[in-house]
Amino acid sequence: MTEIKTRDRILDATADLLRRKGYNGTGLKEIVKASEAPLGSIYHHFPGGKEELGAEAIRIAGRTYNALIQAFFESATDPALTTQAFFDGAAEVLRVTDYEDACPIATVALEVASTSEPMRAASGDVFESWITDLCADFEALGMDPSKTVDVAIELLMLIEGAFLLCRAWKDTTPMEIAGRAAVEAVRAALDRVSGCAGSR
Amino acid sequence: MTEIKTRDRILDATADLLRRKGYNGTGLKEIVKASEAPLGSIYHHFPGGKEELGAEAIRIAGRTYNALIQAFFESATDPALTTQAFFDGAAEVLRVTDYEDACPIATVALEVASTSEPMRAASGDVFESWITDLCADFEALGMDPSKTVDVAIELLMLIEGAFLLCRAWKDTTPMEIAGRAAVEAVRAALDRVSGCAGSR
DNA sequence: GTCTATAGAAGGATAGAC
DNA sequence: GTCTATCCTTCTATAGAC
Repeated sequence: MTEIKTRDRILDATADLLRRKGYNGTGLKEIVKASEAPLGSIYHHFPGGKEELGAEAIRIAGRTYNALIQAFFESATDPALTTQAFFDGAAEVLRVTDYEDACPIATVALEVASTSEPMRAASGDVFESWITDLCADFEALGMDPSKTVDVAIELLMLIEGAFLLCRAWKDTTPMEIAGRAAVEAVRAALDRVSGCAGSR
Repeated sequence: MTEIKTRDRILDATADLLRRKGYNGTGLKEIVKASEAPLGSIYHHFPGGKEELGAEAIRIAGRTYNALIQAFFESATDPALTTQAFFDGAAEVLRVTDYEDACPIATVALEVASTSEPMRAASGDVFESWITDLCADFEALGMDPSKTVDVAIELLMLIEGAFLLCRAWKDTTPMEIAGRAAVEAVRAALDRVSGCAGSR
């Protein structure tokens, strides 16, 4: 009973710290302090140590952010307008949080890509789950199923690249450029008639 | 005389380690070992310690990668073809290096964005220098000067987002999608007549 | 299952001989 | 300017009391 709560507190605190300080920048002591749990509990609930805890925290963070994405796209009516709103929202969050609150797993994903196979796999799974759900949304909105994957991936690459540049520059201009490009990509994929809107 | 060589060895080793293991994942002891320099020399040449060394190493790595970008675009004739070749090259390097060799500063940039102002500034300067030089190339290739910045930034966001997904998935599909999108963006900006190639 | 104490290694940084 | 020895902190991980 209390077990589940302690475990969840540890996971939540870890997910939050990983987003803000990355994997190598987050110590177990810090996690222990933030979650108000004893150090021993971490190794009780996550026998694999920091790596196992980190991998699971990434998946938690991934589900949380997926819920945000779905809040925009799941019940959307106008895909282009929704895409614009999503990128506008991301820019607003960056400004409000002084460019701290961006993608919850991007920093960690890059850190562990070549150093921890379980964590790389976890980050890969999270990105894949975002794409899968986005594809379902796009298809429900009338997009040709053969085009959804490419559009969803392009959208994700644009926002991740924008997060990186916006944070490095402390400026949301890249997010605005990314938003316009994403809207164009969504519009182009929705046009039933290829005609002159195509790729020339 | 020997001073310059030691300093450069330290910087080169640091740039290499930062690219592969990130900022928090790279220790000074490791840098000392890789550069075959005594620990004291680091603090002699970089009184600001790890932060000052890291900032300077980022700028070095940025110049090196800029040279690679310019090798493609500086003397290009067909911008779209060159863009395609650049993204194809990035994909090839990822495959050959088992997805280890991507952007030399992206991991560090995300790690330090909210934790070290000097290093954030260094990463921002590097990205800016890439954009500036790319804009000059695009303009020389006949692109409308009012469009170069947006296209260059979109191109950079696409490749950075692609690096992230490719590494997390160990798959170059995202880079191929990014390449197609980048080529489209370059082509669209080069079309003198707006006509039907425009934004619908 | 909770929690404390501590081991053992690695982290950044400094002092001072040469 | 080069290099070594060392300090203090923080890291992950483990042992074992409760």
